[in-house]
Amino acid sequence: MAPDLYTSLFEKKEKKKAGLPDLPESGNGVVMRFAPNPSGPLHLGHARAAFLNDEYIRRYGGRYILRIEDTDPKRVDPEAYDMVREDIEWMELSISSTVFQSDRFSKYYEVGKELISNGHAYVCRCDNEVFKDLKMHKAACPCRSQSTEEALELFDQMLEGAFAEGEVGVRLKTDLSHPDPAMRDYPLFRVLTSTPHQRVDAIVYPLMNLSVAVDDHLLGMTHVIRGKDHIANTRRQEFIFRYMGWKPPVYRHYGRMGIEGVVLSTSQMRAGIQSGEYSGWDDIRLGTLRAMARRGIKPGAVRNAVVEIGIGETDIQFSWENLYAKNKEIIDAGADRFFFVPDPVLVPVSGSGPVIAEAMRYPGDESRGYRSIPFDGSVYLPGSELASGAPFLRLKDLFNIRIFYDGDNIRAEYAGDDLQEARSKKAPIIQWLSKEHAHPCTL
RNA sequence: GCUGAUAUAGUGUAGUCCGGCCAAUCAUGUCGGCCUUUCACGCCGACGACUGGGGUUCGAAUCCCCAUAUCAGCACCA
Repeated sequence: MAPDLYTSLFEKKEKKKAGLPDLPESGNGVVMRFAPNPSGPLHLGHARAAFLNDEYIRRYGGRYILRIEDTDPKRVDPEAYDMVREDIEWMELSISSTVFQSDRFSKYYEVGKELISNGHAYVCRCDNEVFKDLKMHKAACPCRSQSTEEALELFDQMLEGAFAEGEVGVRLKTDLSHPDPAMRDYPLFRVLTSTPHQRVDAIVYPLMNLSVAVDDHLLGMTHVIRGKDHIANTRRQEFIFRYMGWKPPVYRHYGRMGIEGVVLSTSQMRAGIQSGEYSGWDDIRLGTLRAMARRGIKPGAVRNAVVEIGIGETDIQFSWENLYAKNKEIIDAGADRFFFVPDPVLVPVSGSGPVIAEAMRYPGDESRGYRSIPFDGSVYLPGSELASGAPFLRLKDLFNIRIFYDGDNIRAEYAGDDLQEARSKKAPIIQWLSKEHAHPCTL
């Protein structure tokens, strides 16, 4: 008998560790990135990507690169550069360095030329509709058969401005018979002259699949976490990695996230602001981080929420309920208490001169101190309490009162200071406000 | 139309890869209780889910097929 065999039967499964799942190939630290497009302020969707990456960098160590993806001048809002920076500061991300794609066009051109030189890309002058039709039928366009010399010459002409906007593009030769039409000979570069770029003087612009693949390689990304709307792009970018002989990063794609009742689309938000429907980017009906900050949400609450949501591929509709619960964990201990009287009714109280009530700022913790509430002869009481016809009440931190109902006429009279009496009579202890000390508010 | 992905309580989430220890985890929520000169926090308890249908198997949340629903891509956007 071999006792070793016996013990192996009782090996138990690895118990899972709390929080996010481990990433493969993370042993020597990771390099990850947060790559927003500066088209507006950051919103909850951005925060998910930003915090997930941040959490993994904190877990494994490494570098966190902020990459501003401003390769489409039509989608760049000059003010967004600052807004994005502010939002990132608010999130307290552990960013190691920042790069702007608009500073890196020469690198994109270099890789573009190399792809062309190796016969992996060509300059296409077909009409869009014509190309689309050919693509859907798995057919090559005439440009695809051009020689590399010809293609390089055409690319140089593009860079020199020989072509008008919309007239040409550079396409990657992928696989025209690929079952997924989205993979077939997708574009790498375009000519764009109608909208000047804020930060770079260019005629030829890289498209995201080229610029992202180049930068993910050049900046040494080990892992990329992004939304599943990029799944197709990941597969497209893998063609570039393969053609260039680069090792691709480990990819993870999480599902789409919404939060009930708010708009997360930057373009929809912008339209709403322009039409006057929203007061600005921080309108609390929007899902921007600045709007959430106005709601009193702390960045740590958003972080904890998105980490708990994790990197699942399921589309979710998150609820404010859960986010507020996370927020309460953070702010409750630091929040002083005040009295609140819903549906207030002013009731005169006879039998007591002016006194000043002392209420603890944070019940249960005397070190937080007291606040003073002067009683001046009448108090606001909650309408629901009076509607119940309660005859005897304890005004918290003040005294007991007896209530007299005479139709709509309600008055009260002082009925002693004894808390024990109130308790023995099971009198409700209620929050109150004095007339001069109250501030109207809406919840 | 083509391609791909996802489907666990009101909400979010674990378990799915490697079927049995899952009469399904945790949080949030709702309700009740305790604590407390209110509210909250904290503590205790209750409620509440494997999308549907076939199949494989002694056994299916887990594997296979079909259906349904949702999402994404098929842009000279990111």
